[in-house]
Amino acid sequence: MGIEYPADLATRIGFLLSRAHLLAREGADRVLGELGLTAKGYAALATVISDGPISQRKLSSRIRMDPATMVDVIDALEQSGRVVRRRNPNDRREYALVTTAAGRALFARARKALDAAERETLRDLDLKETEQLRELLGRIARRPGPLTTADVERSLLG
Amino acid sequence: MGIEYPADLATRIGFLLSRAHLLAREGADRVLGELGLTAKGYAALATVISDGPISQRKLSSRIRMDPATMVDVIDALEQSGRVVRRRNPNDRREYALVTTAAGRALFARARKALDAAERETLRDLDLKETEQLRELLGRIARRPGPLTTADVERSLLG
DNA sequence: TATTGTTATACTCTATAACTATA
DNA sequence: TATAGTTATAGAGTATAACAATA
Repeated sequence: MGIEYPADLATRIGFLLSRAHLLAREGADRVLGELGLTAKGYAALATVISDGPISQRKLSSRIRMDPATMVDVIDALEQSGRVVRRRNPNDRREYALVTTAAGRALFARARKALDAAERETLRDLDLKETEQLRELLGRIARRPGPLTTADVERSLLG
Repeated sequence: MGIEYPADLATRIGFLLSRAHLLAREGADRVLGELGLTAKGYAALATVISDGPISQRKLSSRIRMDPATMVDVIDALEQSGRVVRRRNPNDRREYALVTTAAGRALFARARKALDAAERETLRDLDLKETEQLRELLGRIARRPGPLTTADVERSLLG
């Protein structure tokens, strides 16, 4: 039957989101770490692939990450040869971030690994329930919220 | 329609959990802060009320909080007169944490405030969908996982 | 004068391990 | 010798603000 939480917490969606997020994050960190990626690096890489060429500023805004934090994330992706910092010739203040073939190959593997980790996290849900959860969470997540992530880092649990 | 995320992230449950958790946490911090409570303090208070008298060790295990972290949480609840540290006469190493009338009164108010914040977070879901989400998250959250919260504190987003 | 990206700094939060008192 | 609780410390992660280059 698994863990029994105190009654108020066991039915409180904020608490349940915190715990579910913890479990999902644990699995994601494990498989991404084996590929030399962080969760932030994965999110940035995914976005450069789908939206690039893109500036760091736009990338930060797109996935709600602080621009100062993004610097280190892109540093790591660049130093491992997965992303290249070109300059935008039309506005030389900006970068035009693009991926490399190695970056795209790594992303393909990371995506499959994350898919598997996600299936493991959701192993008690059947396919229909998984899609229901994805749809319900998506509706919440699309609501406007704070730009950055400082507040997430303190778990609701806590 | 709200925020548009890059395709891979928009359908990735780990990412959506991170964002939904952020929004829920933002609302919870706001209303709890007005009552002089933290999320951790709320969780501890709820558990002392439902399970007390209880030792700090058991309380930590029950809600998956590090015992060293729990010290400060109980300190705050005790100094504001919401919880009392009695000694367990059968094992004087342990405390027997109990609530005060003021603690229970505050908890009742905090619970209502959290309920309202949660309704706001879930305002795009109808009642049936809310219960579906609660059930699905509960099934994930009840799975055994890490004892403590270090890994949650780094958001999946990141 | 405003904006992109960078850097340095300070802050918050956590786990770890050593310590005490009790068992 | 082991356990409950405490304390101090170090580590990870973030935002803030000042800075350089460009517009």
